[in-house]
Amino acid sequence: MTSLARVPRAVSAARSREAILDAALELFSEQGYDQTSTEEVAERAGVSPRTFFRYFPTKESVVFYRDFGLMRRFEAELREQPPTRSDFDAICATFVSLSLGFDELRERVQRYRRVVDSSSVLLGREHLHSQEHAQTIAGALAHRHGRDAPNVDDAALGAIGVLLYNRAFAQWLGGGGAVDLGEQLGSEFDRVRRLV
Amino acid sequence: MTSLARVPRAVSAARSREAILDAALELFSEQGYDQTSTEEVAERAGVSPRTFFRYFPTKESVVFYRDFGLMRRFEAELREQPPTRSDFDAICATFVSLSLGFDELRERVQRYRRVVDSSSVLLGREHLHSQEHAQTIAGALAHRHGRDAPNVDDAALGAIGVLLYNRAFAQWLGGGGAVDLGEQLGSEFDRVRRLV
DNA sequence: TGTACATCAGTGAACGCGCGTTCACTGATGTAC
DNA sequence: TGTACATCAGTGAACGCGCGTTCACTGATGTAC
Repeated sequence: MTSLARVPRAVSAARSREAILDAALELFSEQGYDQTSTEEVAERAGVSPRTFFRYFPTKESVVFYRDFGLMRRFEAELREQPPTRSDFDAICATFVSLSLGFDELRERVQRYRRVVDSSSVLLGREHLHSQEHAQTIAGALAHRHGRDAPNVDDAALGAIGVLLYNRAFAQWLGGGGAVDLGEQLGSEFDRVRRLV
Repeated sequence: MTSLARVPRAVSAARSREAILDAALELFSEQGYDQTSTEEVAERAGVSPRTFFRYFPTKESVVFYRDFGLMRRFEAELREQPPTRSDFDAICATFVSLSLGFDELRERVQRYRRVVDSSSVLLGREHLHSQEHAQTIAGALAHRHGRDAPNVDDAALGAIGVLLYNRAFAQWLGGGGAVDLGEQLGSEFDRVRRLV
């Protein structure tokens, strides 16, 4: 005669949402996003197929529900950089400080990566996100120089910044925990300095 | 009493395929890829819905059917570059010579761009293509230095090369025909040299 | 503390839509003789 | 040049699958009194 506990509605809802999120990311990363149906996810989460769509408007939205929200702090963090630094160096340093404490998230991010890489729809969405990030950087650089809109140089640096960040990130994820994200960022930016 | 002409099978087939390709790219670029059904395409092409799948295994395959095939010539063209040039400069010069005569294709490529930009599935696929291109460049660089496999520097240069090429390309497409693709490439590569 | 009603989590069933497949057929073109 | 058969472009009809929506309901939790 257990389970006489009165469970608040908000708690039930949160549990279901979490269960769906967990089940989805697990299955997506095991079998691939396209090879997994929402019905399968619901089953593993222990809810009815219909309930999936009660919490998530689309299948895709589960994947991007957790926003690591790195870029929201970009502008503020860039402002901390000494004005003597070049834009390129400042971007690098900003990324480094934004990435502090990321090591704890490695496992989760790794799963997220596998999921996104498993489907071109998701890759496409992520590509759009990357473009937004590039614009965020460009905008922050514009402010850094007292302009109100980014110019072509800012845009180019934004795009390169994102590219290098993604490369460093990938190597960090693939490195079996041996590498530090901050150092990896430094070495990617250095590499470019050396090669161009 | 016309149309008594005996039409060779191969010709009928080619006509249908072309009609579907044309109709598809037209509709996709007007309404967006996701907002256009294969049935609509078939109708505009003047064939039955079923016939679409006779010529194209998937809806997506229509979009990527015409391969402008730029990268197939990359390795050969890079070999023409004097060894005194840095890898970065050599990549730029290679792109410039690969892009000669592209101006005639502007209209067609512009439509292709609109189509791809209209859907995240397509953006995702294109992203995968870009990664292949980056690897092609990396491989070519490795050969340039007598290595049999690309190292990390090669890979980074491949990624940056593709990025800059895409940026130059976008500006060429957006420039209303006023800019030259070769010059645009030069100025993008220069910009990076200056900014890092 | 108890009663009456409102709200909301969870579900079932049925449906629309679009991609892609399968089966079976027609009629024109190709080819062997 | 003509006949007999093989091939293949084109189609119709029906289907499976998965995403997402709509309608209508149950039963537990929340709240006003």
